[in-house]
Amino acid sequence: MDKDQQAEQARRYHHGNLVEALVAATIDIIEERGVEHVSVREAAKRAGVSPGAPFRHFRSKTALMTAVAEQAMNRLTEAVAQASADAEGGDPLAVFEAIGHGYLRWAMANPTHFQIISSRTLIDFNSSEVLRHQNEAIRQQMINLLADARQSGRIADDLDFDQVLLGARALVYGLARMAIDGHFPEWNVAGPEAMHHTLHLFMAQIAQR
Amino acid sequence: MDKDQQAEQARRYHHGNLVEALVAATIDIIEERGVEHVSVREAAKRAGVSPGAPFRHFRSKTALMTAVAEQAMNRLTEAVAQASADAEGGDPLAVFEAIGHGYLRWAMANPTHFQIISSRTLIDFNSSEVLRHQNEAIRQQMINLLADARQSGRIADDLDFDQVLLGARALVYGLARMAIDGHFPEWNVAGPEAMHHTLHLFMAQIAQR
DNA sequence: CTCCGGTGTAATCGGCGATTACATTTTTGG
DNA sequence: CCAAAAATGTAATCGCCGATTACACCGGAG
Repeated sequence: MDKDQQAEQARRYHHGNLVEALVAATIDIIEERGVEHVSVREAAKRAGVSPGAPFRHFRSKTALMTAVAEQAMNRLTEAVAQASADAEGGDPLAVFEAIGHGYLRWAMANPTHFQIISSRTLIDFNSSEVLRHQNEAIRQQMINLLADARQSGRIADDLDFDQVLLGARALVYGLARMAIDGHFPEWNVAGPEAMHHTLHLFMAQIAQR
Repeated sequence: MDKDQQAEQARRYHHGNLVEALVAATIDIIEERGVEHVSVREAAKRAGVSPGAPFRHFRSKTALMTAVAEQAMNRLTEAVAQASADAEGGDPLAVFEAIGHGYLRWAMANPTHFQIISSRTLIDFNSSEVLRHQNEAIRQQMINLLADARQSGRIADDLDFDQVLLGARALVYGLARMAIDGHFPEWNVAGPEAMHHTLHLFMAQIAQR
């Protein structure tokens, strides 16, 4: 029976999968009360474990947050890969744009994960191989796509490569952060479509005419 | 003598200008140790006052942070007005762009203030008349300038007004946040000039050709 | 079956936001 | 001019937090 299993679970001295449970609990806390209300104690309580237990698995609160960030980065990588795969066969610039749309869709669907990844103060970004490598992989993919687009003459000749890259990145990041930071109400942005239209406008301006 | 005055100051029961001192102390803390390490106690200590004293002037920590945000918003308004005044006489689109550059310059020169203003979780943005009104004033100025530009035929006809507005805003905001969030090292952004070049590129793309 | 490494508990520390009762100073009105 | 009131700061306290330590418990390798 479920009840017996639950009682059994509660009686067990060892949790069994505390690491995952703590990460999940942390996500829940952020979604319910915001990232600033995360506490290791609260996460421990939700995992049904004593306040000190988490420190067997995470050296510090920052280490726990970093684990959450790594889960987030894994999912972002997956989302970007999916968007990229869906656009396969299109020209490089179309795939490039598709990644941007995928990034935005993912950020809107997972605001908590996005928030943790984008901040470099809550977590020690550089101390994590996962975070650095996956982040760099996505960045390189964008660079390669844009380089391909330029080589095949799909980008207007008078545009500087680095500026186009930085512009596209800043636009997508700015849109996502405006949404997460709660700026959309004051800017009368109706829905997610507005973001995608704006990104498409930018890409159309970049393309060779 | 200064020493006597200082001793006199230290001996005084009433601080004299605790509100300002607390706001200044809070800014110092953020600059030294980051926004997440702000504590009312620390601010009180730096102002040379007991831990409970600040609560005579600020109902909560959030209220203190809101006061800091209002100071920041005042300065941003001033910076935008200055940038706008400097570009007076140029066509509306040039003034529009100048505001963007002014916004970026201000954010880079006052990262602490920018960070507080842009977050809507650390402060209760809507509870402050100052924050809402000044923010809306800047927004309206941008809308008006862009409307003027469109009316005088300086914007390409096939572009949607709202998308251009949102795009410009998101680009500037994204650039500022990438800088503050520490994304520039990984994107190999050399200096502040890169941001300004990228913004200028966007504006050039928008302009009627 | 018995160690022993891994895991969770209990107790503790200093710091925090916040509230309260109290002390002191400044202001003000008769 | 001076006492009462308003304003401002202090001290003590509460519950929660991150983090550390000593101890208890479990479960698998020998």
